[in-house]
Amino acid sequence: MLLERDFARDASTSSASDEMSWETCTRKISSAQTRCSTCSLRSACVPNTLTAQELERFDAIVSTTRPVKRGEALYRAHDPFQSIYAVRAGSFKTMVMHRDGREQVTGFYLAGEVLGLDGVCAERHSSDAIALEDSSVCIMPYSLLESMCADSKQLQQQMLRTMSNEIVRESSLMMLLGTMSAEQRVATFLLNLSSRMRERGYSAAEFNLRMTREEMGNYLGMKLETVSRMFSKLQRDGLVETRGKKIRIVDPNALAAV
Amino acid sequence: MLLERDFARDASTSSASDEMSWETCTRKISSAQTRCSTCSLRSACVPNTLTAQELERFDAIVSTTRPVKRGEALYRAHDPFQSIYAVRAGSFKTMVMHRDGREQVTGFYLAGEVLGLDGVCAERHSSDAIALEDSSVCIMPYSLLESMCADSKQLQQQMLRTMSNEIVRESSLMMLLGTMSAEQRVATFLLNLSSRMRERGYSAAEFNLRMTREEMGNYLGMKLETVSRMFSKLQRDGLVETRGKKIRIVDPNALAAV
DNA sequence: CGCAAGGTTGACTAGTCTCAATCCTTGTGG
DNA sequence: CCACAAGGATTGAGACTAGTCAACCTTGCG
Repeated sequence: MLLERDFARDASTSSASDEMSWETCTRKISSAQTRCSTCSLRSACVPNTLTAQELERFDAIVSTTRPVKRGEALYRAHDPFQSIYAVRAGSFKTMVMHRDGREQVTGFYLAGEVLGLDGVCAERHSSDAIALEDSSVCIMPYSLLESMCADSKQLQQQMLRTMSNEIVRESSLMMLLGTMSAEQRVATFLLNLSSRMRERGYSAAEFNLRMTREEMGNYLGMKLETVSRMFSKLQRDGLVETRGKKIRIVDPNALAAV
Repeated sequence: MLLERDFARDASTSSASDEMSWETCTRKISSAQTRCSTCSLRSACVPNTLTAQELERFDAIVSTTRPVKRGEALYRAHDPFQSIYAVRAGSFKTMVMHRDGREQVTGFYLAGEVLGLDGVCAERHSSDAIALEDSSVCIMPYSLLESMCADSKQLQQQMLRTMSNEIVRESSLMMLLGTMSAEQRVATFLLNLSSRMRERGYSAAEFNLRMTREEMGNYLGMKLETVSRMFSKLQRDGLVETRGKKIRIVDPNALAAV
């Protein structure tokens, strides 16, 4: 069931009484289980080419985690850049804002994905990172990573690849924004999310969207009403079933062919 | 098609007579002046923090240049990734293509700028790089760069920064594609080019566009007719003067305020 | 000189946005 | 436990932006 899954990821949720348990729980996690070597997401964010020795050293670098509550910022544009982050639980959006207030969501990040690399070039972040739900991240202090890269060819390679991957990801988003119709954008977005859910061991066919229609719209370059209409259209055409934030992908092939 | 592409790789292509002079000319450049230490673009593409010794080693890595004629590909999507490139003379566009033929131009690269970083993550390029005019590049074999990075903290830092910078550049393009009107896109594009021309010591107010209206459109997410109309509108409003590929920016402030 | 490629402009159309009303879900406080 | 408030989602009608198709113009080059 979807709900069960949600609870599994995210030991706490919203309501007032759980507040404390969220804090407590996160602390527990971070002290109890902060070793990359035993983390279930390890293959997702640490190079699996590291030697046992390197892994140990890497573990030491990534010694702290940080909880970020829904709607809170992990970092903001212009914040001094100190660390990059791996999503440990929950999810984030990153966004850049224009002076006039228009915002563009530049990415959604799920468990195991790395964010914050935008800060390397100017030693300041150029985007905001906001938690879509109560989440936590592993903190990887950049200066330590940098020095370890000098010693570990594997890690250096991984860093460069991760960055390159972000470049490629952004190019395909540019393609989406520059060339696709609203319907195609939504279809592409859903398929992308779907495959990332599968990679994480969840159902690719049925999952919960963590973002609002407006956030999707800001990501896909359209208004929230248009997102909603496209969902309705895809549902009418029998490609998906939606109910609020729950989504079921009925016909992935047709979705890819939109 | 494939054949053409293959020939494009190879400097000895098409028609006879000026072929030779282009070749000869490039050879001359590449033997005479291929040292980064004396290159006028040095500050643009090499970290100026390298020691004399490191610079010498870097010079040895970047020992070859390659001419690319107008319209030819420096690399194509799916080509095995071997090197990154610094534009030595001329200019390039990079683009990603959808199966149905729609293409999105992901960047224009001027002298001193580095391209090819998209290939690091998958060891294959994910985009095409096409020369907008007869151009030449410095070839930086990635495996050599990578090993030198292990020894030179400065170079490693520069590599990571260059990548991060590309990530940031792409985010602002996403903002442009996702949130701006056609007129704003064109205005933003012109101002961006303008400041890059200034950085290179050219007039920021008056320069030649190296790309067609269609290429601009594919970059800015609109049709070539719309680009043309926006140019006409900006001219009517007295913000720019255009005549074919020549452009003069009359009122940069108004352009920024569009 | 003539052709081909690139650029401009106009008329019409399609797709997305805007504004507004209504519905649904979720969390809160009585 | 229920009622209500508030934020999020859906749907419709009309406006407007950019796309399409087509004609024509300009430029560079063989």
